[in-house]
Amino acid sequence: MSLEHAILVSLLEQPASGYELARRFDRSIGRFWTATHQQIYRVLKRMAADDWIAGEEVGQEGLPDKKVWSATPAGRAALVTWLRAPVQPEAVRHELAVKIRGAAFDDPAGRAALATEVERYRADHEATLAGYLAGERRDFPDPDALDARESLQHVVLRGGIAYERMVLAWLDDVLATLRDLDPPTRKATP
Amino acid sequence: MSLEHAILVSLLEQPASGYELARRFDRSIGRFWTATHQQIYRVLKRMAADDWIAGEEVGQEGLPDKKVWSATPAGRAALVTWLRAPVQPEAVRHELAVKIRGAAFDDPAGRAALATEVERYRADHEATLAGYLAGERRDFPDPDALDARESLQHVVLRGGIAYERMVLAWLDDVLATLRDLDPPTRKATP
DNA sequence: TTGCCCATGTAATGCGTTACATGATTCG
DNA sequence: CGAATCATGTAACGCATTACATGGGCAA
Repeated sequence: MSLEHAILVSLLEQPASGYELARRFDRSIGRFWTATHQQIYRVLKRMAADDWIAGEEVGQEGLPDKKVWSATPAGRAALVTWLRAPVQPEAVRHELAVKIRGAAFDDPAGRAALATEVERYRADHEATLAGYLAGERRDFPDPDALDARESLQHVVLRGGIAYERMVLAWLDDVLATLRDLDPPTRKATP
Repeated sequence: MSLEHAILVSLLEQPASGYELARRFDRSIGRFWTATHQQIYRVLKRMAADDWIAGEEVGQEGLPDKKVWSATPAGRAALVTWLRAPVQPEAVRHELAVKIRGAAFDDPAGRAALATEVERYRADHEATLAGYLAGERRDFPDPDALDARESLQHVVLRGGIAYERMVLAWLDDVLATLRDLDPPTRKATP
């Protein structure tokens, strides 16, 4: 898997400039594949050299010109070849899990600080979930009347929603576990 | 976040050679942080130079000598500093989601091939879940009688279990969605 | 005797991250 | 007047991946 294929999917869904692609990678596509604008410009150049994409200069009023890229037939063929190759297992990187196991080697004050961080992290994921649900209501108001492309976009979005819900439930579990380790001491309990 | 911290946690839980660390990163720690032996040896060298870990040569009968590494007080201090720093948002990379959205640009035969791949991928995750559940029964037979370290290990494992269950449910959703796109044609239905 | 496990590395390449750079327009 | 948005890049660095290398012991 490489960034190229994610870009091809995005350009097939809708042609875009490098800048617009970067914004998509901050929003919708960024749900399952991240990239910065620096990476995107580098890869676009390579893809154009390989004739996977073609660009067209577009002048704009009151804004800088931009170059709008589209996937070529060769690019689409390259995407299909990749689509039919086996799915690689995911490389997992979950920093919070490392910190939680590491908390065994910190003191109660450190674990309390971690719990605070987990709460902040939880709020982020709650906001992400709210954003997904709002996007779902906006983009898929009638889930029974979707074409193929929309159905596939919707099932991927449902995956994001399921992921965020799972994360929130697990973070509650984590917070309860941290609380049980260092129960709040009560002063002057009669 | 860096590999250093994951290694520190692992060495604090139990000192190990580079080889043994690499195996842990294939098994238990690999659930939430992956690394190859090449990375590990490189990082161990750097950590030893920084005095975060100390190594002791251990001779073995019938096996090559090995160097068993332990975290030093300085290493533990470095870990605690990192534990108390803010958690970075995760960088998401989910190849399968890209392929599913890309399937809109392939034909029914390609989508059928993708469905087959999804089934294989699903079987992998089912095996992973079974492994987690077996590990849970083995390592945490009595979840009410755990010390701090074990409680934290257990809650991380529960996160892995919740993740795998979520993935399996979502993959069923994906398979149903793919089936609905290209319903199997029936010949000679009376 | 072929291949796997233990044990530790080097080297090349490429991808991702961070910092830096430019320049116009629009909004408060 | 300063900040944000649009738009496109270059450069340096470091981490991750892949391939290659070595060498003894052990089991089918």
